[in-house]
Amino acid sequence: MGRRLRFRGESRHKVDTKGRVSIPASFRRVLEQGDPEWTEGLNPNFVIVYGDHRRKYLECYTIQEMEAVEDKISAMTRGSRDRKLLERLYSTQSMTTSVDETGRIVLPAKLRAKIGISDEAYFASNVDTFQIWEPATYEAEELAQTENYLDELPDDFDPAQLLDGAGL
Amino acid sequence: MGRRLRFRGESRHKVDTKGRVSIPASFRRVLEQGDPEWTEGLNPNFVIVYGDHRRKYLECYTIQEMEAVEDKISAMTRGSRDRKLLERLYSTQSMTTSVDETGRIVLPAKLRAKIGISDEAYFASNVDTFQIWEPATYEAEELAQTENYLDELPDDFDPAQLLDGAGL
DNA sequence: TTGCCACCCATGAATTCCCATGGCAAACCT
DNA sequence: AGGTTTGCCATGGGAATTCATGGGTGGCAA
Repeated sequence: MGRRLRFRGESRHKVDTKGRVSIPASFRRVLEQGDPEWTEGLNPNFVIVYGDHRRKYLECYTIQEMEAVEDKISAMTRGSRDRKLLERLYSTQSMTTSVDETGRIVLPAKLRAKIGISDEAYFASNVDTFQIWEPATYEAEELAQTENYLDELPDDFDPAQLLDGAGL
Repeated sequence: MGRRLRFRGESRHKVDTKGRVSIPASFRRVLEQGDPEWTEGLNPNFVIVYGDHRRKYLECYTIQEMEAVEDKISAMTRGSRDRKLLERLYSTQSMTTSVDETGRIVLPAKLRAKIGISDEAYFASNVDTFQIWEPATYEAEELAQTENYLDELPDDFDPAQLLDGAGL
């Protein structure tokens, strides 16, 4: 199998009155590659995992990536507590959608309400998935998290060290 | 697999009104070798990691090098603190770009503003990545840093010793 | 019967592509 | 050695394409 394309970057897009948002063009390329059904000229499908009520963002998986997750769940003992939890989070509380001709998707009113999006959506890549946030929530939540964490680390600590397992 | 090319050297280049800058020709050769998609006649792609607000320069990775980083992140536990931090720093706060026919890239206005570049960019090799700085910032920041560390070391200390693990 | 959603058409702005020029340096000739 | 040719390199400007976004219409389902 070939190399896997990865999501990279961040950007903000307008959400119109009908709930439509443009998917960043570079993300579309990854969604295309990650959809086994996709061929030149078609519009890619992908999966939005919205999860339980406490999750404040939408996590988006390529078909391929989602199937990998599903395979893991499939391999777990049917009926186990853990499996049930994951089934709900990743299967029940998710939906398949497809990018339209002009590169947009429709965020159903329900999802918009859930993550509190009004007129703009913030897209953040996460290596093999990407997330959709209400911009203000992202700033508050995610940035603060990072700041706190970085503040705990020594001044001269370069996060690159984490890549090679240099924990605290 | 063959030897891996390395970035070497430094140089300054004009940034034009559209934000275009020439990549030093010798760096291009390395970017080409580091892009699995590249073949003679094509233009290489690469990744710019700009990181959080406190980072004053852009760090540029070959595709190969970047994928190695992403593989490491991908292998970490999804949702862990360390992983989230790295995802933000390396994935969210990064972008893929490609060298054009004439050896240039476009630095988006946002990135130029971030590192305070106006009409010239300073390129500094870093073995397997290279950095882009506003020249003045580089002088001030980076030089001072190195000086400080060197000053801490004994007068007769030759940094070459560090190569063989002679830490402090 | 009122939203909600799938499809169609439209457009300004941003980005990429294409063509053009001056400089510098190594190779070449005489 | 001196001048000349040749080729890559850095830089500029405008055209062409893609991208993000807006609006209308009709079906459909609660």
